[in-house]
Amino acid sequence: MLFEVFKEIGIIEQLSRTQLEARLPDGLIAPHFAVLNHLINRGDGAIPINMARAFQVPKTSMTHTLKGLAAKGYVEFRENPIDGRSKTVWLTDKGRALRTDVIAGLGKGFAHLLEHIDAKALTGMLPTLVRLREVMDAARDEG
Amino acid sequence: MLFEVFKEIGIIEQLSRTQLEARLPDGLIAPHFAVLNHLINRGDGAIPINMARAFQVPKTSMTHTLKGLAAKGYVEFRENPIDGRSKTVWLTDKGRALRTDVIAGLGKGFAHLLEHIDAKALTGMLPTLVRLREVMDAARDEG
DNA sequence: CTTGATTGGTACGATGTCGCACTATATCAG
DNA sequence: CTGATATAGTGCGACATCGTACCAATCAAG
Repeated sequence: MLFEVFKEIGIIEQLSRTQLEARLPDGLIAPHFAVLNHLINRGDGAIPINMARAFQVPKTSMTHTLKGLAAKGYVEFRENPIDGRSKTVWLTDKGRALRTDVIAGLGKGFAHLLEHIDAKALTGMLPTLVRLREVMDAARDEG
Repeated sequence: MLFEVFKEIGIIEQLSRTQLEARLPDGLIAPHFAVLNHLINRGDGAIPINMARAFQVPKTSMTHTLKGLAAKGYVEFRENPIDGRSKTVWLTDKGRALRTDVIAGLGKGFAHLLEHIDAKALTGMLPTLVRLREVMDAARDEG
């Protein structure tokens, strides 16, 4: 039963990722969008290693993702005046515009979903999902 | 709000995949386990292209996954007496044993979860998750 | 200050995902 | 039966993920 929950979550993740990536330009994929979104939510000037930790990916993966975004002009690097080892990451106007457009596009997809599912049932899951994520996150540290 | 639901689902998928893969031997990863599980649930002798469709992955990816499982002795191929273009895939005893062991190991992880979350809240999400998956699946075909 | 340990970042290699192109077999139209 | 089309599978190349090793900057102990 619990097993089924994770199975469904895995499938939904795959489907939603596919939907998202269909709306992204060029060679951008989900992690690129996640970074743009993170920079909007948490503010510009983030440090790569902190984003790697937030996303729980290796720092090498974050380097690669940021390199892709920078090469296409969606973010830019500036030096970190506090710590010479690290950079800071800043959205460009192009990056902001893309994120806005994609969010708007996803809204249409959501509207379609809500024609077929009760919105309250969906958002009603949110507290349990958050709780589940928190517990799993804690268990990860414990071992 | 809906956006948050997908975000949490994405994180939970990542955490659960990491948990699963920590229990897999050798170079096996989540898709390998998914195949073993599928063969138990749906029965031996499946045809690769059908599994690719079931998992909604390209057939090249399924070829690669099956090659890995076969190389390590968890599945074996036999010819398809009905259709000379395709193979059939069969679990070995080793494959069955691995799947059993991993399921048992995951049970322990679930037990830990249930100490911190209400089981009813978790399984209560299942119908909505299934519905959500079905609607997204249908939307995929429509466009 | 000096020196050893720590930390942020990246190059590189191994492996995974997947689109394209190709082969072999099957199916369908006539 | 024959030729055109469709389908199952795989080799290959492009790109993603991530562990290891390494460099440069920082920090900590004395």
